Amino acid sequence: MELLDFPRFKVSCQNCSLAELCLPHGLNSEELKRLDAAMRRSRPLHKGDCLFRPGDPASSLYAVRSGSVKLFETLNDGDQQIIGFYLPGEILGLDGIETGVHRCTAVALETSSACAVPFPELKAICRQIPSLQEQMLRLFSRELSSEHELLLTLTKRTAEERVATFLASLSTRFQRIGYSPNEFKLSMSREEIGSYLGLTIETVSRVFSRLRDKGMIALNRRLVTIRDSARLRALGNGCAPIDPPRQAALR
Amino acid sequence: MELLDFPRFKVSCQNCSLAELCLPHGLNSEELKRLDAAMRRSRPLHKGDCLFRPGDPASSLYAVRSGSVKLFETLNDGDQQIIGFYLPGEILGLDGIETGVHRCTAVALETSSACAVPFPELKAICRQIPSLQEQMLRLFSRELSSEHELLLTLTKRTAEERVATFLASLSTRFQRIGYSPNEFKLSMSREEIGSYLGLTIETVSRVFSRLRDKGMIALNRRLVTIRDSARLRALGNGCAPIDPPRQAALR
DNA sequence: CGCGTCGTTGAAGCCGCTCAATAGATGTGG
DNA sequence: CCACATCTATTGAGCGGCTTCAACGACGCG
Repeated sequence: MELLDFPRFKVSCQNCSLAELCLPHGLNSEELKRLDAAMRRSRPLHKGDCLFRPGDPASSLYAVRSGSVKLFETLNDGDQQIIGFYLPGEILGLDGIETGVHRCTAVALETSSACAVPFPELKAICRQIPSLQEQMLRLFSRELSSEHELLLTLTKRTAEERVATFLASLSTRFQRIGYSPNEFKLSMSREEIGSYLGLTIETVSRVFSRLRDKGMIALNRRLVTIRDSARLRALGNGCAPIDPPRQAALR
Repeated sequence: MELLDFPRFKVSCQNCSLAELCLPHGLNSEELKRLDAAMRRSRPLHKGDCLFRPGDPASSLYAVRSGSVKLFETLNDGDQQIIGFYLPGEILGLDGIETGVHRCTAVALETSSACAVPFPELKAICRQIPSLQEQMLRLFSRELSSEHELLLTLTKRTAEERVATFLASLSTRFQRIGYSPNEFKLSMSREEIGSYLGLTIETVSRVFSRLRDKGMIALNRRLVTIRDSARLRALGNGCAPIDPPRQAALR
């Protein structure tokens, strides 16, 4: 694991295909330039490279540009509690703002790249560009919502439902960034999936095999092919939150 | 469950004992007045009254002023997934910003009161008062951190460890707002605790009894007395995150 | 080829769940 | 004021899903 600096490369949000999913969402070209001026791009991250680790000052917000990143806490018994996996266009670094110091570690799961915006600049720009301020709030809110979804998975769902939910989520997110929703390579190990879902590595492996035997997926090591997306999603949504009504419920 | 309006009462953050824990943290008296002008206080909430429910526009940030509030999602099978419990000085309403509509319900667990800041005003003030902007970021970040802590509880800890963690957390939070850390009344039912911790009501009850038999707590219905705080916390921290080092780890 | 890592599969055990009965607290109406 | 219903909490018995422990196979890399 190696720490990286973020020199200014000549890459801009303006020609980034992920811009609409990412921080720049909703900005006009004038505002985009302002954000771009503060943005730093990392040189390529190799597998195992750190974006940040415990004790680092929480100085920047990071956006994954390519590849994937895992976020985890290290426990006193030495092993990792995975908090989340981040794909291109997804944002991390929001935690640790409170104390100013990171508690978590963010590590590239494969060859990846990321963008960083230093908080001082980001805060200053947010004060001047309301739509960026809005987008920041949305991103925070989305992060909270996805953690609520994970809570639900951990408290109410069985091992099979958890893994199904996990695969369905990956499928949706790959599709959003233009990859195939039905065939993708997992960049994380069974152990990392298990940590994330509150299961042991053996259970994850067994459940994968069971989903394969039921014809929902095909497996070749880390390559996953979704054969029956509908059934997979139905399995994961055994206990889903109800959709909020259009208006406040009447009584 | 009944919805409430938030008329302007003559109560201000300036003479609120919770100000330092709450949104106004770090503001000078000039800035405080500005925030106060936007702030609305609710008339007393009775047990079961809603701050918001699914489908309501996510229009305000809420701060609990007295009493306690539970936040939950409603599942398609009808029961609730508790997301969190909020005590005086704690903030809720951050979720739902992304879509503009609440997915969760916030309900008073006992006679309570709350303050509300409409988002449009809040955003405008944040642009003008950097220290309020900072505090908003800190609150968001704190919310994320506490959810990470909950993830850890759900994935790695046993029933006994979960309940111990829960009681220790309540103890700390009661102390922070000037209540006794060693004797408090639970405003939530065993079922609500179970939902929050991913356990059944029977398991929660059994664990309470076991902690009592071990001499760590005393129980009288919902009145909890902590008899051995150190042992209780040690039990909960069986697998805690390591404290981040002062500086970045060297390699 | 040998070694280490990662993933799969099997067997046994345990923790928490399910089902069930009971008691205590609270509220209601006669 | 008491009988009764209802809700919450406690406790027991049995079961099942996931974990633990263990062995083995499949790659990848030196």
